[in-house]
Amino acid sequence: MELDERKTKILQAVIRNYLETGEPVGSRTISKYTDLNLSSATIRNEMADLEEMGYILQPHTSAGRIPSDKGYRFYVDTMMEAKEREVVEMKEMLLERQDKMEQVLQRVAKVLAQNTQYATLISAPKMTGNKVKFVQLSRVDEGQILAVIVVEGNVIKNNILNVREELSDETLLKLNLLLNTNLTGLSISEINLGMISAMKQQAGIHSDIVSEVIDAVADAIKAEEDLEIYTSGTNNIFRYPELADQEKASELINTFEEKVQLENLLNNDPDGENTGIQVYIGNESPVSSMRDCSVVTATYELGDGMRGTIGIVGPKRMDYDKVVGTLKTLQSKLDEIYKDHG
Amino acid sequence: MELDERKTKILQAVIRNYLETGEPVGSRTISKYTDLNLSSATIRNEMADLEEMGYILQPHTSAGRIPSDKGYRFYVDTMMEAKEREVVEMKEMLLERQDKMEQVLQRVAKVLAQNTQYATLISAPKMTGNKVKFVQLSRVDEGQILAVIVVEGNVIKNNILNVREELSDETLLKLNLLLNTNLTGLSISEINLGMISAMKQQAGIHSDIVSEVIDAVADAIKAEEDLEIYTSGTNNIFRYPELADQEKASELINTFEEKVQLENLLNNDPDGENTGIQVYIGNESPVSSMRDCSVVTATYELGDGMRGTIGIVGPKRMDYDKVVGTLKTLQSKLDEIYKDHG
DNA sequence: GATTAGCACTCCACCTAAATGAGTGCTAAC
DNA sequence: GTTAGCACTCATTTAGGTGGAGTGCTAATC
Repeated sequence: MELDERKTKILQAVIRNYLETGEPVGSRTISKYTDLNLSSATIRNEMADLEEMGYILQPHTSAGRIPSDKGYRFYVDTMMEAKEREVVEMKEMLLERQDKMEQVLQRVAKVLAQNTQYATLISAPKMTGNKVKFVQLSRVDEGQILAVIVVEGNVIKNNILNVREELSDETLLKLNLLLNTNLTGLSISEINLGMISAMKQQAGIHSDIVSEVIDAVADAIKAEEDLEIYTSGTNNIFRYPELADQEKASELINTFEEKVQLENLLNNDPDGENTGIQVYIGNESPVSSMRDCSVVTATYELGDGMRGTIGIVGPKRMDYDKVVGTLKTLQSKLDEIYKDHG
Repeated sequence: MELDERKTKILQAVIRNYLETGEPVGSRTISKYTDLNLSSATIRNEMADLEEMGYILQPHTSAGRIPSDKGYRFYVDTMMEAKEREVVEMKEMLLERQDKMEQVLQRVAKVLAQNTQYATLISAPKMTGNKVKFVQLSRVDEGQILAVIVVEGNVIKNNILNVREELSDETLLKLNLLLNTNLTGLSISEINLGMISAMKQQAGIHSDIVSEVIDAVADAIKAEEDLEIYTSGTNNIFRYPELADQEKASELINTFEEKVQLENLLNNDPDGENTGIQVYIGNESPVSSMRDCSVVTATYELGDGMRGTIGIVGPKRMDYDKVVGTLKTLQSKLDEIYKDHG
């Protein structure tokens, strides 16, 4: 069967209406509220076809139709194209300059949640590709060395190292030199075991303590930025009856709290394609607790290599247009902000 | 009317039973499951008295009784005294050494939530009373200075300062000396405007840039550690039907996510008294969304002056004994851990 | 006087039946 | 191809009915 123009229009009307009301939509409604000038009976015939083709379905006999995942997918893929949306006024909030990445991200998540009325999540940009800019060891106390590592993009890592033996000022100076010469300019992924053992060898004489320190520094650099995902607006799920029942809500909220599963969502981008915006409908999402949700994710980029992902989780009948629009705006805003004071 | 021993026993029985079942408890149940050997009729009379006195109440005529807030309060105050509880096995998890405060706290919250099946929150220890141990400025890039401040307890703060003019190595060295001499050993609260202007005066010649840097460092030190509250197990509220209905759940989850209100809970301790453990029943809590909950908080201390608060939020019929016991254990564990490698 | 058995009463929780109504599929007419 | 009409379906709502848990009161008993 062919999905002709009239069918398309009817499908569109069904989905639009369902997005608004969340209720199954019947033939009469469509007949009245479209400019097709068709009777409900005709619509019924068409709807029967659409159902057969898998775009819509009936929750039960004698109920109206609701879009199937396939229907949503069609809607998202074709009907939503290239509609540039109004620029959302989140600039001021974001532009209040904040130095800590963590706070910026948390705020973005929050603003986004308030703006869209959906649950949001955002992952901190991965710095794997980024280069070490500066390394420094300082003695802060007896037996305690502070290691500070600054990476491009001004991401700072610290670590307090406990050393058994005391290090002389001289040794410390040498170590600093050694670390900087060897590490500066390298991307974190380039710092591997071979490098480290080479450095240990160079350190030579001071062997023990030094290698201990180097190990610790290497650890600090490599230490996985454990699941830096920020979420907000989780309680928005209660706005949508289809997600708000106890079991689903509990599961979802747990997912958002645990964050582990969210990683799959955010690191799933087949990079670049489609301006980095992805839509997962229902079971398309890799997270099982979101089987009744839709998820829209967008990749953002700060300078080179620093990329993270923003996600919006809502009911399947989410306002795809608005969400995609908002995410696009946000992408460019983030870009601007970090270009201004990277 | 007097709250004699028999009434006390009956009240206790009513509360115990209700804690277990969550259902109103009737006279017959009490008559059967206590060693009082009284008929249900007698119990009924006593219960009528207890109701008149305000310790219990009926959800509706011809339902059993449930404890009132006053009843819970009585229970918590008197019946729960000095019961030392089994030591909970969270040691191993906690003892997996983690350097970042943030991670330790998040993990404590999580373990606690899993252990108790309630929602938990924990505030990072305030370091206001703590002394500056080490300050260092380093140049990481042109026009960018990294300021690292280490405070007692090895809490580290960094800040990247953007300076307009270039600082010479020499100036930087001098500044470091100046900052360290002036700031080391001072508690953060002692660093005030007067101090800062005095330092600026000392810096003298380099005036402009230097004072800019000093201001930034002062800012970094003072910068409020915005609401460092970690939460876990919020979805546990779905375990308790009396909290799980949509409106309440949504409100609660929002409170946990927003965190602002939680501060009132955690900073409410009339210090020291009662080993730092506080119980808020229903409306006793300063957070309105918790009117149907009970909250137990415990203050913990790491070394001197560093104190934070742990809280557990559950239904009014929470297992007060267990919660208080667990919190006590945790208090001492945290103490141990930070004594070992503070 | 305290305790208890008994009984009438209350009211929630649960069930069932009927009414409602939105929506469908089919058929016959246009 | 389109439409009006009608019988049919089925979730939802409403109303009535029943059972049971629990109470309060009273009168009998210890």
